[in-house]
Amino acid sequence: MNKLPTIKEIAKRLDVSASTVSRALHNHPSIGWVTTMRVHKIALELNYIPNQTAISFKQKKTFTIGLVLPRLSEAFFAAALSGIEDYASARNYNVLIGQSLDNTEREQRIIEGMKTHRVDGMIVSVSQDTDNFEFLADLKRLHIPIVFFDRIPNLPLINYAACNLEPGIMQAMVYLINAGHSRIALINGPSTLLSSTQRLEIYTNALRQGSLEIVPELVVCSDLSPQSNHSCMKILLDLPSPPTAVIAFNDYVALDAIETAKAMGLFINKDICFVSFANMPIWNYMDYPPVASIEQFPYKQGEKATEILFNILDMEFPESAPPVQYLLDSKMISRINN
Amino acid sequence: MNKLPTIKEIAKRLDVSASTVSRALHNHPSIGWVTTMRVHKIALELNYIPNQTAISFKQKKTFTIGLVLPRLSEAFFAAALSGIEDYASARNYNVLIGQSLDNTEREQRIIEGMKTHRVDGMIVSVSQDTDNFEFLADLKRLHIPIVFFDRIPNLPLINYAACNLEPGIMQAMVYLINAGHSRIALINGPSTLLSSTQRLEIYTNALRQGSLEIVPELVVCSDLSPQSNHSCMKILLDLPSPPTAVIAFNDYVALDAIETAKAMGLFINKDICFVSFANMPIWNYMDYPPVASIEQFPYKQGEKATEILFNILDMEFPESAPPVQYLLDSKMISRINN
DNA sequence: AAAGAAAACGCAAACGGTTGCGCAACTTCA
DNA sequence: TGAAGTTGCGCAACCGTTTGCGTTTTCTTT
Repeated sequence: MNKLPTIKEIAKRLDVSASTVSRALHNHPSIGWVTTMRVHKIALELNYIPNQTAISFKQKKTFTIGLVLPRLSEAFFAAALSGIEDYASARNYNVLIGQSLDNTEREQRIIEGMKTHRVDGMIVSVSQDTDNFEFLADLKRLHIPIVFFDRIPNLPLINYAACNLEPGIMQAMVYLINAGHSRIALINGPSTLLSSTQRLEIYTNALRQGSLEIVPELVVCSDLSPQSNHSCMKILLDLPSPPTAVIAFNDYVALDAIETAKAMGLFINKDICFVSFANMPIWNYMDYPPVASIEQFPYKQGEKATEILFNILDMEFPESAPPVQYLLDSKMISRINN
Repeated sequence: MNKLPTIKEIAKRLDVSASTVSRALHNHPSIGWVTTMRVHKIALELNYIPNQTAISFKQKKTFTIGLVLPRLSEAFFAAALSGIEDYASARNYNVLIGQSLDNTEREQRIIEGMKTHRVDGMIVSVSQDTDNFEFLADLKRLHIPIVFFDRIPNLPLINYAACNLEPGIMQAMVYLINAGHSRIALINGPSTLLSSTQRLEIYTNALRQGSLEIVPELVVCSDLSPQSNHSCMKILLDLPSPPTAVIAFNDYVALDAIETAKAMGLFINKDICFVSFANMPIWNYMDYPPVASIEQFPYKQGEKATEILFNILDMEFPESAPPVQYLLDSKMISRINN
């Protein structure tokens, strides 16, 4: 069995030292032009493939970033991963991936693995009920910078790229109010999620600004399962005076809610209309889409998070830099063309 | 700056040798019970985090598998990744990911990177027009086993997990023929894809078995862009006698085709009906879904591909094993409940 | 009590590549 | 011609962990 060619092997064949070969392969100026050429030539001939494990070991740098997110089956996260992978690969970095499935223990295990793997940096969208952030201390010890994205923990001094929901929600509320809606419901997510409390707060502010009454019954919380989504919608429709518009936590909630409404004999965009988040592409093909969707630019969020991470990796003294917190403005996308 | 604790550090503190610590940490039987305990104790105290780069380097094993696929924005591949990641993480393996975006050069670069990274194995769904498989030779030299999945190249002696389209398509064709359709069209994908020729072949066979005329005009090829999808459908509908049923290459093609049909005033599932592939979950929410979708079980395909890969990794002499070729039967999922 | 076996641990090399430093050979300039 | 500078390359240590083998100590057995 012929062994893989190493730098030493090349060195032996050319009767030079390993260090010369190493430098030649990197086109180091201290190596003569002729030698450099000769090295490159037989490296090609032998089909030399550098051993990254050796390099990573020596350099204490793996050229790998770790990505942890809840699940890839959600189009939102798949799009974010896309942005992250694009950016990273343009910088010749690899992406190590793990999905937490919104399971804290699983998340811990994944992060643990990435620590021992010595990734150069991490991008994390935390799982729903993560409240233990001790791993941050370890990451600091290992000098592994971390950037949160989308699902960001409520902590100071962290780097993150997230979406500012305010513009989108405000635009949507104004849009609905201008269209004459006065009973606007909110199907919110679990209160453990920061984004849930944000949605509620902005929703309430919008009502206030629109001089509309704040009706507690019009706000319900789903655990985001289809069953829960359906029952939330049913609760709303069973109210003495049901809403004429509904803001859904995300597209999947909206889908279920719309289904429920249709099943109860309502006409979408006539008796009742919907606004949802995430703006998945597929809406374009649907017959009864929400009147508006609040775009959160997952691809861009992912890209931005990666950019922040690489900026940190490029710094000389990353520890002493202030945290970078990037907020991307959400935007309401209206589907009613006029 | 306090250095990270290493095995040597632990050894020093306990006044034993590094080898003892290493063995103790792995609960090697040749180390006494007391020493083993002491080592574990202070490893915990110092919060020792093993350096995987050193381990990988020494053991020539990275506990990482490389995954290359066209794009994650397609639900199909995201689901497959999900299955792969689940399986791999259960075996304490990491997944390194790269999307080729159906770009051959990009694909080559990604594979190149994974080679230098010395992944333990690879799972690949090749990009559309990959016809250069020289990288297989390199992988053999590096002893990196590779399992193809879904998009498999037309080569002998390769491992793969794919979907057998025949059962699904046959069921769909029988279904359509029994429903009285005699002009069944096929919007196929690029002829470079193996799965395109497969679809065509099975489609033709089904027509023959159903004693239906094979009309060349009823088969068109899309490059899978929305524009191409639309124009394909338009060509079909502009025929002197247009089809009453259409088999679409995949769900995205079906979406576009349905849109075109609606735009041209046809009533879906009445004037014309559709069958498509991949069976994306969202169909359940649509008002005019295809009458049937051919499920290809991406999650399961991914899982199976990973299982095959790990079986190879577990073998003592992987080189001498025959290739494993797994075909998962597709299945028609009817959406007309009766 | 001596010899053999077993248990517990240390030594040192090895994995492949990088890099600071040193050294020779050659060039340049006074 | 000799000193100083430049160019091109080699030496050797090092990164953290694993592992074959040797050594020491302790336990058995007769």
